Parts: sequence; structure tokens; C-alpha cells
Amino acid sequence: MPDINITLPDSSVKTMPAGSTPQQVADQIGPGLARAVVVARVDSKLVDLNTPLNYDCSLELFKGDSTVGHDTLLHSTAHLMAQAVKELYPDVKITIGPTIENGFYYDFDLEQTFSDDDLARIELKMKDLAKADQEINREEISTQEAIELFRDLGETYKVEIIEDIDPKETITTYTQTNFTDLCRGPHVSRTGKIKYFKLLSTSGAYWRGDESNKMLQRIYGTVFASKEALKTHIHNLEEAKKRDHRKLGKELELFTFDDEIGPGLPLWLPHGTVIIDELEQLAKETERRAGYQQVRTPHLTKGKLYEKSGHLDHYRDSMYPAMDVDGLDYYVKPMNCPHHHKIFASSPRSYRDMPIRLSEYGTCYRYEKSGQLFGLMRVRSLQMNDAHIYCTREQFKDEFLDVCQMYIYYFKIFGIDKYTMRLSLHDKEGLGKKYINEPELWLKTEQWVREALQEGNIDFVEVPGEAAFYGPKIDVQVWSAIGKEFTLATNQVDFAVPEKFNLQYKKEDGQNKTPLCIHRAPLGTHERFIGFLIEHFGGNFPLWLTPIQVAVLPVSDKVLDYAGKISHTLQDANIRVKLNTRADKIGAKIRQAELEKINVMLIIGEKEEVNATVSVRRRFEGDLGQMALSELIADLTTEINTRRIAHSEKAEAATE
RNA sequence: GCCUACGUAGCUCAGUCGGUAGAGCACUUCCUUGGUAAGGAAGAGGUCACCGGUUCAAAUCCGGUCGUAGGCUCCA
Repeated sequence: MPDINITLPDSSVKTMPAGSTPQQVADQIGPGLARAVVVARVDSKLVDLNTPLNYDCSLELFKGDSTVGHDTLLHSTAHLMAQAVKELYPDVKITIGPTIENGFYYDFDLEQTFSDDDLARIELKMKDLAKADQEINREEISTQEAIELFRDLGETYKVEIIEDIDPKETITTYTQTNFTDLCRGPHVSRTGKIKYFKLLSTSGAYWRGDESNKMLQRIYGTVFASKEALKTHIHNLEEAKKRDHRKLGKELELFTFDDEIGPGLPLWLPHGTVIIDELEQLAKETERRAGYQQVRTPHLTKGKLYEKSGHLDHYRDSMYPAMDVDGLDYYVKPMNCPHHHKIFASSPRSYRDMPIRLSEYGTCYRYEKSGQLFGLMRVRSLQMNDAHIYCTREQFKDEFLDVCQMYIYYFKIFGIDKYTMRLSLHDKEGLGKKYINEPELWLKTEQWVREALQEGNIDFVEVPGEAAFYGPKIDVQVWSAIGKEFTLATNQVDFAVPEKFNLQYKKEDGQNKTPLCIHRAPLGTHERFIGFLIEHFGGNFPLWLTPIQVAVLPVSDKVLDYAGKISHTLQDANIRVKLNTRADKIGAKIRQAELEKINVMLIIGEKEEVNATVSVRRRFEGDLGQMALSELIADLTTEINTRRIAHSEKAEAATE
């Protein structure tokens, strides 16, 4: 057999007989790599380790701890799980089993449902199948052969998938012993390469994600290249749960839900209300500077208005049902837009008045389906950080960009850096159904938005089919502690509704013209934003935002009077303070304040009373020694007014 | 809305085979006046989510309703 030259990433060349496999190359390099390698790249194409190499080529070998290798491992473990399920439950029909971030799932059609015991059984079976070190072999077949193969196996879902594939394409299958799955690959070459995996949870999932289809059973799992990596991953999941806003919200007494009030209707407790107030304060300041005017509108409105706006058409199912008032349908408002349009229309407008920016922190009600509710992130009563900007076409780009820059300004204040700006566009199929049927206006406004972002040097991704029904939008996507994706803020173009409401302003030439409207909510809703902030800060709020800023802790009852005076002085200086007068020892009082995540603790004993000082202890910093109260107030006031994020100047310096 | 699991004191949780409930923390009172993450004692606190069924007897078994969780679908 002739030899071939295989070039490795370090430019070294290995000469091996033609027909050698990447695994054999790894075997030659060393036993460690031979064990750890899971997939190979030959001339920039990912291939299985047992693919024969017949020509001179370049070769990269990936271990399971690389991005590419991990993905292969995940995918192969999904197959291993399907094999185990099929052996344990012969009646099962397999469907799809893709990889996701740090995990995989596989959807099964089976009469019986999977319990935790089943999960444990499946995991044990997988261990056996992995240890058996089965060979995994790739095969190329025609569409017709594939259909026959899977039809004979009774795998009707696979047949359905193949029927949707272009018949000219070659189909590949992967077989391990008696289990064959349709798959593009690549996969690990032997099941023995799969070692450190865990099945995590089960759930229902619609076939092809369509709720009119049958509900299948999904099993989620994960796999890693090493025991440590798996352990770390599971540890991280547990740590994330500690940051969950639902848990912290309860512990820090920020908000609560009550069965007798209703699902998705939060009660804001005093501590949570402080945070809302601080946020609103920030929004009001920022918007006043940016030329917004605040308005207020009622919670109830006649149905006719929502017919006009198109909301009843598009969102009737997620509005609370109408109530009959004097024979007319009234609705609780699901958003503020039509009301603001009415304010715009309440008096004649000139081009000199434009743009007009109306803001409102109004409470809206949306009937979210029960299964959608999620702590504060998805609720039925919500207070929006809402505003509508009415502007001319010439002003549009500047206004839109200003709004985007307002997000960035806010995100800087909160230290939010993990987010994606998503330009949500229409799709042609939705025109006249999901979207207002104005093909040219869609393209035009989408281009304006794109240009505004480009001119502002703002990074974004484009996603077709995600627009609002009346125009394109920018959504800011973030992730909750447990990895759920949410839209935190939104900035939308509305080229249609102002027309429906016959909104007009008079141009210089005396002609009437319909303005464009920008809907924007940089802080989204108070509920979601605070839910997000709780997780973002892990409950360790910066001083300006934290419900209780200072805990005054007397060492003994002897100094209660002095401690009371300190507490009053702080209160007079507009600092939120809590005086602990309990008969506990100082250690217990400190512990209590730590658990409540109070940033600043003042230890007040006889020494302090004699010296007329306070001893300062800060979270994450410890004892900072004595200082005059006036000095402390000055420092804290600066920290609050500048909305400093870090808990200490030291920590702040370290991150810069 | 759909699939699955769960619901016991304010919180976190135990409660075996069906015999009407328990711990720790928190709370109240008393003792202790203690210097940087829990001093001690006593007391009080529950229609076991709700409604119905089976049973001599239900927190426990069965059905329904409500709520929560993990997903799916949806999101102006």
C-alpha cells in the first residue's frame, strides 16, 4: 500500500500507509491522546476517527475538552441514550436528538412516561453500553434506501425527516451494534470514548415544535471529557440556583406571590418597592434630560380603541377578557401605546413641536398562559418603563440611535455586559398575517434601523420573523441565572399605527404629515428588570439600589441611645438605615446583617460613644475602623449619588 | 394552554405498612450586656393547598380543582 503524508497543526508531517485512520495517527502520537481524542478535522472537514485517509492531507485531532470535541461527545451521548432507551423500551419511536449549550436531549414517542427511576435505569444501561466499547460505524445510503431502512425499523418519525431531505443528497447513518440512527455526524468511533455523563431531566416537547402535533417525551442530559468537568458543571448549575431571583426575592423579602391574589400578580414588599423607586428615579432623571415628558393614562379602555390599534386582532388571546360597562366592552390595558397616540392627537401639532416624547410608568395587564409564568420574569401585571417618540422621517435615525444609546447608558450603570442586541425583522410569509401588509415600508424602515445602528457603531445580529406586527425592532436579549433567555429591553419602529390613528403634524409648507412612532422600553418592565438585576447582582445590590443601606448595630444596651442618635442622623441625611435593638451579641447582629446583605454595618460601642465616632464594617471588606459620622455620610452620599456599582473602591479598581 | 413532578409551621425540611403531626431557623417572654458571621432557657405556632371519594380510621390511597417547578409552544 502506498504511503501518504499527513500534515499536523504544528506543521510536522507524518507518513503513514494509505487507509490509515485519524485514530491510528493519534495512537502513534501517544496513548494519552489516543484515549482522549474524539473527532478529527481533515482538510477543514470534520470526520470520524475511523475514516480512512487515502490522500495527502492536513489533520487536526480534537479532544473532548475542545469546543468541537465536546459537541461531538454530546451528540454521540444522545445516540447512546437513544440506544439505551430502545433496548429498555422496545415500543419506543425515536425522533431527534440534537446538542444544546453544555448538553443534549433526545425526543421519544412512547406511551409510558419516564419517571426518575426510569432515568436512573436508562443511565445505568448507558453505562453498560458505553463500557461494551461498541464500534460506531458511518454509512452512506440513498434517500430511498434510508426510507426503506427506517420504515422496516418502524421509525416513522425518521422516515418523515428523510422525506423532507433533498433526494439528491446522500443520507448518512450511524450504527452501533443493533442501533442505527439517521445522522450527519461526526461521532466518536467507539462508545468507550463516552465516560462522564449524566441524565438531568425529562419534559414534554411537541413534535417539530408545533403545538398542534403530538407531545413527545424529552430527556435532557450532559457529558464531559473528564469527571472534574462534569462535577464543575453540576456545581455551577447548583450555584446558579442560589442566584435565582425567586429564591433571593423570598430571602431578601423583595416580593411575594399569594394564591388568593392570583398567579403572575406579584406583591411588592417594602424592600422590593425601594428598588422600584430607585429605578424610576433613574429613569425620570435620564428621560427628563433627554427631553421626554411624563404622562399618565387610565387602566381601563373601551374595546373600540384596541380594534383601531389592531391589538385585539393580534393579541386578543393574551388580553384579559372584556368587562361590560354600560353595555360597552372595556378592557384593562395590555400596553400604553394607543393612549399615548390619543395624547398626541389631543392637540394640533407643528413640525416645530417634533419630536414629541411621551413617557409613562404605567401598569399593564397581560393574560400570559399559565405555563409561561416565571417568577418576576414573566408576570400578568407589569409596569413598563414605556415611552413613545413621535418624529419626522428626517429625525428618525437620530431618535432611534439615541434610544439605543440610552440602553447602553443604563447597562453601564448596572454593569450589564452580557447581552445581545437583536435586530428583529419581518418575513415575507408573515405579511398580511403576522405583519402589516406594507412590503416596501418594512424594507425601508428596516434599512433605517440598520443604518442607525451601524452609524452608532452598535453590534447587533439580524433575526427575520421576530418583528412586532407594526414594524421592525431592536430587542436586547439577556439570560436568567438558570439560563432562560429573555428580552430585557426593546426599541420598536411603528410605521403603521400612527396612520390608523390619523396622527398628523403640520409641515413648513402647511401640509399635514403622519409622524413615525418609536416604542421604547430600555428598562423593559420593572418586574423583569428587577428580576434580572437580582440575579445579575446575586442579591448583592450596589449601595444606591439596596433596600437597607446601613445597619446600626449597638454592642450592648448601654449604647442604645447613642446608636439611636446615629440612626436618626443617617435617616435625616436620606440614607436608608435599620437599627438593631435586639438583646443579641454583636456577632449575631453582624451575622444577621450579612444574611440580609446590608452593605454597611456600623458597630456602636462605648469606645465609639466616648470618641463620638462610628466603627464601619462593610461586606466583602470587613472592619474599616472608626471614623466621624459626618465623614461617613459624605462618603456614602457620594457613593449613592454616583450610583457606584462595586461594593468597594478596591473591588472597582480591580475590575478596571 | 400542553407533558411530567411536586404542595406538611413564617422559612428549610422529616414523617415507614392508613391509626388525625415533628426538627432546625425565625417569632414571643425571661436570663445574659457580650467588640466584628449564631450566648442560654421556656413558650407559642399547623383545617398537612382546596373539594370530593374509599375506609372503623386519610398528611398518607383514589378522583377533581388551584398553585409551584422543569420543559414545550407563545410573547405587543
